[in-house]
Amino acid sequence: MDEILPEQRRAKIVEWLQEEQSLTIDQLARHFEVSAMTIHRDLDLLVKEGRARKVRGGAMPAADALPAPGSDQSQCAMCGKRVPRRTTWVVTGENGEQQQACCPHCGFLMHSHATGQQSTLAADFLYGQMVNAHQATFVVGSEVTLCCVPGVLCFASRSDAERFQRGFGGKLLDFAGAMVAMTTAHHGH
Amino acid sequence: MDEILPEQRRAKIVEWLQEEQSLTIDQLARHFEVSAMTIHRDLDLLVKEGRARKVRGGAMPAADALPAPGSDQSQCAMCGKRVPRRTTWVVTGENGEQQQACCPHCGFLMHSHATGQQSTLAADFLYGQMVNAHQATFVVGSEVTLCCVPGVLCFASRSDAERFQRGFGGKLLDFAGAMVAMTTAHHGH
DNA sequence: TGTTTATTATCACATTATGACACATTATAT
DNA sequence: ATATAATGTGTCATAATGTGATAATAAACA
Repeated sequence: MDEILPEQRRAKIVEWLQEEQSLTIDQLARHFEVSAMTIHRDLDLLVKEGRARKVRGGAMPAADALPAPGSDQSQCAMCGKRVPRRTTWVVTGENGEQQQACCPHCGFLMHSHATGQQSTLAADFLYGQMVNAHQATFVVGSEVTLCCVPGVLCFASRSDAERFQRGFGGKLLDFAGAMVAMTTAHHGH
Repeated sequence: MDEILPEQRRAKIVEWLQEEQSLTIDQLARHFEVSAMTIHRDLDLLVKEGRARKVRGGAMPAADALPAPGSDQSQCAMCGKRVPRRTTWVVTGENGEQQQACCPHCGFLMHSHATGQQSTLAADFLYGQMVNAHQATFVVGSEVTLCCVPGVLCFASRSDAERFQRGFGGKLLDFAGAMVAMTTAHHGH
C-alpha cells in the first residue's frame, strides 16, 4: 500500500467498513501503514460527515448504512427478500444513500415512492452487467418468473430483449412504460 | 471468537436476542468469553439506549423491537400474530415506512385504515412470489383457512385462482372486490 | 426463616482515546 | 520562485473507558 491520498484512504475505510461489520484501529493502521493517531483523525472526520461510526477500539458502519450492494445480507427495501445477484436493483440518491430491490418489479415500486433525483442501476438478465435502468429495456410478464409477479426482466440491449420475448412472451417496455405497468391495477389474463 | 469490539459484541447481543426470545447472562458470557460482569454492563448500556430489556438472570428484546420484513419474527400490524412467509403482506407508505400483515385478510383491514398513496405487495399462495396486490386475484372464503377467517388467498395469476376455486370453493375477487368483502358486515352462510 | 442465586459497588489494572507539540507536506499568494 | 498559510503526520503524556475479581446488597426460593 504505497502513496495514497488521505481522502482516498478515508473512502477506502468507509468501503471496507461496509464489507466487514467492524474494524479495529490496529487493523486500519497496519493496513494503510499509518499511525493509530492518523486513523483516529480520519474517523473523527468521517463521523462528523456521518460516513462512519466510531466505537471504542475501532469503527463500525454509520447507523443508517445499508449492507453493501452485492453483500450476502442485503435485503429488498420493498418486500424484505434477499437480493439475488441476478436481478439486483440499486438506487443511489442525491446524498449518496443507497437502497436495493430484489428485482425490477420491486425496483419500480420503490421508484414510485422516490423523491428527488437519483441514479438507478439494474443487472442485465443475460450477462449480469449493471446498466442504467433508464436506458434499459424491460420484458414484463413473460413466462419466466424469478422473483416477484408479474416478472420483470432487465436487458441492456433492446435486441436481446426482443429475442427473449420471441421465446418467452411478455411485453417489451422502456423504463417509463414498465413503470406504468407496475403501478397500474389490472386483472390477470 | 477472538478479538471483538465491545460495541460489536453489544450489537450481536441485540441481534441474537431477536432470534432467540431470551438469553441468560451465562450464555452470553460463555459465548463471548467475557465475565458476567461485562455482560451486565453491556446490558445496562443497551437498556439505557432502549435496545434491550433486562430481566432477572438474562435479557430479552426491547419491547418495541419491530423486526424487518421477511425476518422470522415480524408481527402483523393488525392482529399481532407472527407473519408467515406464505401469506406475507407488506405495505410501503409515502414516507417509506412499512407495515406488515399476517395475511390478506388483515392486509385489507390495514388498507382500509390507510391514508395517502402506498404500494402493497403480497405473497402468491402457490409459489410464494411477491405480487403487487392491486394486480392480484383473491379467493375469499374457500375451505382453506390458514390464518384469519374468512380466509383470503392471494394469487398472482387469475387462472391459478380459478383452478384453486374449482377445488376448494370461495369467491374470486380482484383487489377492490376483496376489499369490499372484507370491510362489509354480513352474516354467516 | 435461612439458603441460594443474581445484581450492584468498588477496586486495581489494562486498553484506548485525546490534546499538545514538533515536523513534514501541500496549497496559495505575491 | 519564494514566502507564508493550511493540512497532515507521528510521538508522547494524560485522561477516559473497559475489564475482571471480590465484596456487599438485593431478590428469589424452600
